[in-house]
Amino acid sequence: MSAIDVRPVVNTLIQRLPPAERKALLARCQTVDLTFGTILCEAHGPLRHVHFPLTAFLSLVASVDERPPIEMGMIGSEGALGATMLLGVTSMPLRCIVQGTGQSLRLTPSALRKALDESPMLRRTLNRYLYVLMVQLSRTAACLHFHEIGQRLARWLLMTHDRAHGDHFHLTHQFLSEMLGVRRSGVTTAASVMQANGLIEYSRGDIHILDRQGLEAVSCECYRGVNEEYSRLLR
Amino acid sequence: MSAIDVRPVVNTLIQRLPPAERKALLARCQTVDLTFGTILCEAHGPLRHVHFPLTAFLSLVASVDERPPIEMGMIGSEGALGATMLLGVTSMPLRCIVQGTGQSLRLTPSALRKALDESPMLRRTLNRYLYVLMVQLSRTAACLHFHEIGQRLARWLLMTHDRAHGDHFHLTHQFLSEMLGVRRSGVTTAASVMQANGLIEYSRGDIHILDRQGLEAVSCECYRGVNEEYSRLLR
DNA sequence: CGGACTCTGTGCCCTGACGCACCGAAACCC
DNA sequence: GGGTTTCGGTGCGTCAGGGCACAGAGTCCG
Repeated sequence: MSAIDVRPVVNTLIQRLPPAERKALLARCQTVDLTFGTILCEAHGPLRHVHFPLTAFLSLVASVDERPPIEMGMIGSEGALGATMLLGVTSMPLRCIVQGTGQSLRLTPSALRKALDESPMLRRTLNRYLYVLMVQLSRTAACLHFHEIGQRLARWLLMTHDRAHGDHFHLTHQFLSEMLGVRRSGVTTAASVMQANGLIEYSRGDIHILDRQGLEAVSCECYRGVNEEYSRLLR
Repeated sequence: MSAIDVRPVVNTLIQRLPPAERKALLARCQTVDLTFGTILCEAHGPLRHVHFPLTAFLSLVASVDERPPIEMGMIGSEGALGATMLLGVTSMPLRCIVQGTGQSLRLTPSALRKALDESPMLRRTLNRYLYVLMVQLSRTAACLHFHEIGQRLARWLLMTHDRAHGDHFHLTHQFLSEMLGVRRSGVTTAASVMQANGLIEYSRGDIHILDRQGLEAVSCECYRGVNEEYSRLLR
């Protein structure tokens, strides 16, 4: 994060609120720093805080059997963790871990409940976001089953690129392989092809995105599909 | 369906309502016959009716690329189609088709809206059911990716058995292969093993469940996992 | 009764991915 | 500066499943 980064740091969902409701919600929030790897909630476990990520972004992962957790969805400044509270449960069906270090607005479940009581637009927004989350889950399910490593890696990099702030981020092949639910060497092979084609550049965990359009071309339709559904429902 | 079938035909979600609210909801419903293969709604398309299946049951399927649709979830008399209306959208992220011919209680979206206004317990129940649907989607995603045909076929048969009324139903290997997103001959192989082990019996699309416990033993944990989450949240 | 169709069993070849393992290079840490 | 750890490149054998195709048996229908 450079000192001259003047990009406005906001959360899209909060941004949609009319000024008065936005102000009221923000009054209940505190800004916190989240660091990579922190577990924000366990699958089906209690949700201690609701988060509206700013520069941070989160990963929803599922553990089955004894395998390392596999990613089902991502939450960045376009979304929120805790939309399920609209359903009267204070939990998530998936574990949520911090995938990108950065800042986030958080508030307690009870504070969110109060905010929801006061703000119809917040209810409406989180409702729709929850629907988008369902779209993301459905789409990811099909994607995991049908698409090949290369396509899925491209999709994953694009999703991360959208939520990370900058063209550069740090993640090893090992980490990627767990997110995608494949072998580490499978990632190495797919990433080598991308590097050879000038789409990315990496070394010891430092990845640079060189050609976004190129990545979009090799990624599966799932990337575009989920994004389109998001824009359709949340402007 | 035999003439001496005295099993009470009810929908579990409706059954949970206190008598007054239940009566009010039922007054808005009409009983309809659904036949196998009917498309109740397209993915992201308008939801013409809300359904509380009785003896019928439904399948949520996703189409990606040009492939035949693959199944993401099932809705029987334990659930409802249209819980997403709580999110202010009159659509589903997935196509919904009739998987088991039978009866269903249906009402229009606007009738459901009125019913929701009047019945807190209905809101609460559908809220929770929607959460269970998210659990089902997440779990299915991981299952599709990690588990083998045999395990998944067993899971599928069990889910169908729970929702069908009786130990016998009609479905070809071809149909099963599309639901599971695999080759037809892959189903044949897996089903032959089950038949050899006395778990099922089939011939030209007629399948009999012979040994439920045996099926549970060869199925993946996903079957139990989703059911447990359902009981935890909906008694 | 005969032809058309449906359903299942089976075989063949191919490929994407797995499991495992080893090695070299870079980075990190006393 | 030397040992240890981390990271990525590569290779090998194996396997589940895909694509395709054919054939036998049952079913349906004119």
